[in-house]
Amino acid sequence: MQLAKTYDPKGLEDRLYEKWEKGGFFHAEVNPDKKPFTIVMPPPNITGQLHMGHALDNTLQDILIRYRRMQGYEALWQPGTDHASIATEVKVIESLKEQGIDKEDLGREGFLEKCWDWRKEYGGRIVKQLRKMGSSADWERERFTMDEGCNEAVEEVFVRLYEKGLIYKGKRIINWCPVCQTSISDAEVEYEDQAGHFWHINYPIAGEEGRFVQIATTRPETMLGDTALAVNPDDDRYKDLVGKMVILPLVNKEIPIVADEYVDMEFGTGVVKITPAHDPNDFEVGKRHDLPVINILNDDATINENGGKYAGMDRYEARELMVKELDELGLLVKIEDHDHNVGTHDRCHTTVEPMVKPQWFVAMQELAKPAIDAIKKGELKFVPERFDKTYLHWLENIRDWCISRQLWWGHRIPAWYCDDCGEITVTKTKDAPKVCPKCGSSHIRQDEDTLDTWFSSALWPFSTLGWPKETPELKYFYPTDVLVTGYDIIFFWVVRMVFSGYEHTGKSPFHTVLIHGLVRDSQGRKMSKSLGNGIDPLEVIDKYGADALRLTLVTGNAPGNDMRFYWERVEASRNFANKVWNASRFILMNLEGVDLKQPADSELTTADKWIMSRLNKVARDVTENMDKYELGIAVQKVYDFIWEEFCDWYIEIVKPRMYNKEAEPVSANAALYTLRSVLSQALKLLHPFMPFISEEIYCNLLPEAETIMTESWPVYDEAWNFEKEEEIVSRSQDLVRGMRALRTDMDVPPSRKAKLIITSKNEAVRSIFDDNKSIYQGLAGANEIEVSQSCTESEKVVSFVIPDAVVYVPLEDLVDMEKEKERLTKEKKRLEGELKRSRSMLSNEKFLSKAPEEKVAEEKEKLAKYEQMMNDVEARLSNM
RNA sequence: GGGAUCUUAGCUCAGCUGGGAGAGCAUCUGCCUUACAAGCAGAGGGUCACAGGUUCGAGCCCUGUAGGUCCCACCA
Repeated sequence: MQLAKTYDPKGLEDRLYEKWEKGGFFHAEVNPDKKPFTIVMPPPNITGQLHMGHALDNTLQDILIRYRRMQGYEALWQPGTDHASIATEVKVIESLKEQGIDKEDLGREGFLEKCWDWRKEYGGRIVKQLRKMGSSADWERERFTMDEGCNEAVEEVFVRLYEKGLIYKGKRIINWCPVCQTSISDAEVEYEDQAGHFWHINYPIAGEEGRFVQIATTRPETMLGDTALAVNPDDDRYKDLVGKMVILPLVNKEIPIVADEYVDMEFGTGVVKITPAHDPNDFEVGKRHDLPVINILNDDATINENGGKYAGMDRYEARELMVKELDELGLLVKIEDHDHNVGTHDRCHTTVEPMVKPQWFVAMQELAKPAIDAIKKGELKFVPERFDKTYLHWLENIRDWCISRQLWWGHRIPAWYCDDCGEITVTKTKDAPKVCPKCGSSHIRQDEDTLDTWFSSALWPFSTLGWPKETPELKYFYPTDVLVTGYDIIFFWVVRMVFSGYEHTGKSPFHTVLIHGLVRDSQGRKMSKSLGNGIDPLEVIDKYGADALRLTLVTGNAPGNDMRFYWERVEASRNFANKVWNASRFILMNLEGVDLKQPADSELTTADKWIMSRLNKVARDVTENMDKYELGIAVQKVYDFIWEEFCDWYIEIVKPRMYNKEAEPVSANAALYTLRSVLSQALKLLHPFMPFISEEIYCNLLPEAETIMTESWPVYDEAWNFEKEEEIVSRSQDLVRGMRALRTDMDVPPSRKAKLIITSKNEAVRSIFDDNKSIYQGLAGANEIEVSQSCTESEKVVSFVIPDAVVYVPLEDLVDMEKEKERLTKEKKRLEGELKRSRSMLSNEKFLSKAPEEKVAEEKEKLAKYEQMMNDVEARLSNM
């Protein structure tokens, strides 16, 4: 098998993905012999294109799923897409506009047909893109929030909640988007600080010529809907005004002055104009004082017929004109600059207008309770934990959820009205009434509105598994295990899934929510279309491969934290892929034509046992971190093991055995076997993170393997710990590093071999160096090694000190005693620092008495080691 | 107004339950050594924002200060 010199993911990734998908390796089935592990994929919008947020989110999920699958779980990653009512409707309207068609021209049925066409054409785009990431989702189970099953679940939930009185229709103040022309929920309102003005306006007091009350407002046009002024009941300035009437300027209508606690005496003038139809607070005040509610706005935020001569004008146009007229009337006192928080629609950033309209709501008070208890009882856990607070705070202050939308694309509200008697019938569409069940009239019509997109997403963890039917899948895979999402989605989705889960299934839909942050650009800015600073994951995949992208997204990333994306990091990931590739190429080349046999225990060398021992511990560490969702730490362990321990040390140590196959076949076989087995195990640890390259190499390495995907995850085994071998290699590494440093300091070229005189007073250490020359001889560039108790030579010799030993290197012409002295003095200084630290700790009575025993013992060992080294250095210096 | 979070090497960030400061990139030096120059070897670089406190011991825990970021909230 010939492998290219550099790793090229192109072609290979698509080929492997196809193999996996065709092989059914992503598919999960109800399997009583296995434990299930389930993740539901946050359904991407059918309007969506893969961005870095998706890339991160799906990489994390895929890592967890692949990990559990290898551990032997029946791992289901349940995918699907979201109909995204408002986003899709806007897109379709836009595309129709280009053809000169208006939504209304088509009518409801015609328009919905266009939406389905659109979904057919573009809905699969994002799903294809997710495949490019290597996502091992069970596409055979792909769902859509508006497929038959999800529709059924939505209607079931709606009817149930209605019958329990938890869904109701009410005329209340809601957030209205004048551009999208629909109501939106509180969660969809995004507050922005905007520079605005504070207009101070005099309202004349009725019947008291020349006497005014001054109010201050940020939205003067809403005057048209004023039905009162309000002051604080304790405000002495205005006590006598309460109960009097003022004349509403421009409208010339009398409205009362009321007293209400809501008014803050300190703020503005202490007098507030009350516009119940267009301000949530005013709405409440209005209710308390029984004030009329006058809506002055049309749905597109132009002034309606209640605005008299301003009718038909845009809200801002009207504002300008009214201010001008107030000024002319001498009623405009002053205009102040004033920054205030303006609610905007998160989708189009239009300023929302609070309006009073009949809408459908979910009563949240009761539903929120179990979702709150979930955290307190430990049935639901956020990773990292700090998001508990975010979640709880939202739930504890929750208000009723406005779920009706004045859109066509979505789940139509299953409510029917009788035009004759006004009866409302709420039932599933399949049971839609033909006549009014109350009066028998046939003049009935279905509610025109659809449901908030998040209403169906809230049911996603169980609707996708068949609910409300008691399917085997639902029984087996539900509740799911982990939900992976960004912190920006907690309110929209996580909260709603949890309370829906408890309400309809009696259980939390998952036990853990793994929260990740945002992927930002290299300057820390949010990636956005308008800034044009987004990096397309597909471009990254095209240039560097999906594995490199995945590795970049998971390294150095802690749960819940934002990360910056820049190309240098992808390059580093790509370099690692290349490293793995080349190490594997080396091993595969050496395996060529070799009949590999499992070596007997006695045939394994110290180095072989060392690397296996290390692998064993790394497997343990990686697993521990995976279980804690510390994926960034887990991958770092794999990375370090493969690059440093396996490539830089083990392969280098065994190279001579590779080059000497004929003369030492047994040793070569053991080395090759170890290389192949350690690499294949390491590839398993790597697989969740870098599925493609690990698969490609694994299958080349072990031709009988069908795929690495279903191979078993490495398990820590006490029997594979070789402490003695670890010590030997560790001492050898000290020696090699010391020698390398000496070569650099003394300008000894690698080509020049040297004699090493390793001296130690410690017999055990001497025998370690004596018995294991093959481990370090080549790497130290030694042609001769002598191990003894001491070295008498002090001229023409340089030396370095390692724990328990001094190594002398006779270098004749290259010896520069001044340089040598300098080196040793530097080493002495370093040791002095260590000794000082260690001695001060050990001379501290309190440390000795209060610190745990093993810490004290550890420190004593260190001290002994440093004292030994110090003695050696000093002896060497005084000998010179 | 409430809450969360951050401040660690030139840059971007790790550092999990307190026990000798790490990585990647960048920098400097030497190497095209038969897996890899997308590489190898070596090196430099940090009073862990600041001030207190708890502790035998603090980057980590507590309090305060300064600066940054984010979320929530009905100041018209």
